[in-house]
Amino acid sequence: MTVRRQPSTPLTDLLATRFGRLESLGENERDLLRSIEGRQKRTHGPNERMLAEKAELRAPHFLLTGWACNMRALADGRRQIVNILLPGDAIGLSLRSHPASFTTVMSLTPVRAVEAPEIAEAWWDRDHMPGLAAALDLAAAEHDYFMTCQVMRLGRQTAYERIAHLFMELDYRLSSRGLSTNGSFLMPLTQETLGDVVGLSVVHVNRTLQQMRREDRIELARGRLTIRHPEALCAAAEFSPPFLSAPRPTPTGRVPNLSAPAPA
Amino acid sequence: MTVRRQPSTPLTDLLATRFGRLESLGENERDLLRSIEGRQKRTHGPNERMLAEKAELRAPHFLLTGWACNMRALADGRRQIVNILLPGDAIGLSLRSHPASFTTVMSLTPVRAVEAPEIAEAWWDRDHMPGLAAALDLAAAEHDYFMTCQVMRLGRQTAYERIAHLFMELDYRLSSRGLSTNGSFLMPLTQETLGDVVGLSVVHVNRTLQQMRREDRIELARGRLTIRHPEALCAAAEFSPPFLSAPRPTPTGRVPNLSAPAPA
DNA sequence: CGTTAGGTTGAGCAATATCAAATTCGGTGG
DNA sequence: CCACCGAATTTGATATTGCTCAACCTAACG
Repeated sequence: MTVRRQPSTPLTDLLATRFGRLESLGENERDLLRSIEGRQKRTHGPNERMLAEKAELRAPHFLLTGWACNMRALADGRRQIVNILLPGDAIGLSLRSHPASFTTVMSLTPVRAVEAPEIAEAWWDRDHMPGLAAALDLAAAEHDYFMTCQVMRLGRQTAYERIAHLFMELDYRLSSRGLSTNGSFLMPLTQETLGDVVGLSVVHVNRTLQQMRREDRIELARGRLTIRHPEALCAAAEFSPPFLSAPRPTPTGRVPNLSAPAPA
Repeated sequence: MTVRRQPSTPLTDLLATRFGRLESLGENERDLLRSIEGRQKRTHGPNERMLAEKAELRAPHFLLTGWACNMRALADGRRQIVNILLPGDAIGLSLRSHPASFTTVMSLTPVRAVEAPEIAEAWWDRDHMPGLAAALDLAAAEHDYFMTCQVMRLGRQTAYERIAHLFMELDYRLSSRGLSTNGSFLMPLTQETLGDVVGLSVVHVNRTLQQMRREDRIELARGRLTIRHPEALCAAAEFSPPFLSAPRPTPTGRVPNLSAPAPA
């Protein structure tokens, strides 16, 4: 067996790179993250149902490694992936006050996750956990933003634009977690799965990818995607990153600094 | 001029019918709603931009009468309506901690709205406003649910299914506000606008509507939609209402009762 | 009554789906 | 190292859905 390991980025690293320097976190917040991280992991094989639609989720989870998704199926087998879950994403966090999931959560690759009930608590208890709460706000805003992108893609964009836009989104999201460098990252989705994300048939996904390759926009092989010409793809898809501004002061007046990316 | 008035449902009525009996609201919460209601209204003509993309929204608003939408446009003029805002819906509430709007908010009919900064406050201050906070949770959950529906529609459903599903959604949402009775309600959207919601061309929307009329599934004329055969449309579109369960206890332990619809 | 926005119709076309059959690739066991 | 297997990708041919364009119609409204 080769030495290729899953980049086992620990939770704190993941969140740190994602939300900027975590220096602004209080000692109690760091402790909380460390204790979550030390916890028993939950593992799943690929294409395994992690949570059924309408099922209750006891507590939110964090995805540590692997990709998963929220999806929904129609009776005749058509499926739509609503959004993709990447390492560092929370599962079922939006269900703040609403325990039943609106979608099926499904792993797309082997997956490791941890249960983190305290995270939901922290979101409520802004006063005790201002840094974490702000980070969660930011994550929720980003999620919102990409949901509207998903709607735009599916409703009004062509096959080429949809895929280009999705690739830019993935690059953006993975970059902020240290999982993409120079527009190159591990992209474990099959073309079939890709089709279920962007609402296209496998065959058409395949042909569109080939066009992108012919035009030298991307390189995609062996589960690795390299974006050769991000400007072109951005322009074609009219992609722009979410303009996430600094978090507002919390009611307590504290303004945690989480939005700036860590200086290199 | 005929006597047909806009049903000028006051805010409290609207929220009451929407979230169930508001009896469980505290006196301070009712006072708050009343004071919001007494406030200066903001009016817009149809097809007016109420809030630009990336613009900052000072405070959330409530839509009192008329329809509006969140939308996004591409450079070449294609537009996608992300979701429809109905009377009783909040505008920019999801921007809890994030002031910049991800979409353009646009009126679709003449519109009346009120600014309600205290609503955002109430959502933070769960302890002082448990009933309102729970209602907002519920509204947010419903919004999430219908966003996933929108993605499903656009990604994997046929024209007929998309429109059927949308009509059932509208009926559901309007019913809970007392604005639809027996599957009949004022539906002020033009076919063009409808197309921008479900990602279809005007022409195709037109033909699909005609098919629905031929099959006697709907009646649609003069801005009024009547669903003649809800079971058929539900089945065709695989529509099901959001399974909104009772709100979880807040951290304070109080469990406001807002989820049950008011007994008739 | 004229104007205009919205709705309707027909004809042709483009994008994407479907079906069916290769072909390649990453393992895996011999 | 080789042969083989199943999953994923690729290809070609054809079908379908929904789009575009252009004209025409209708109703509401001043």
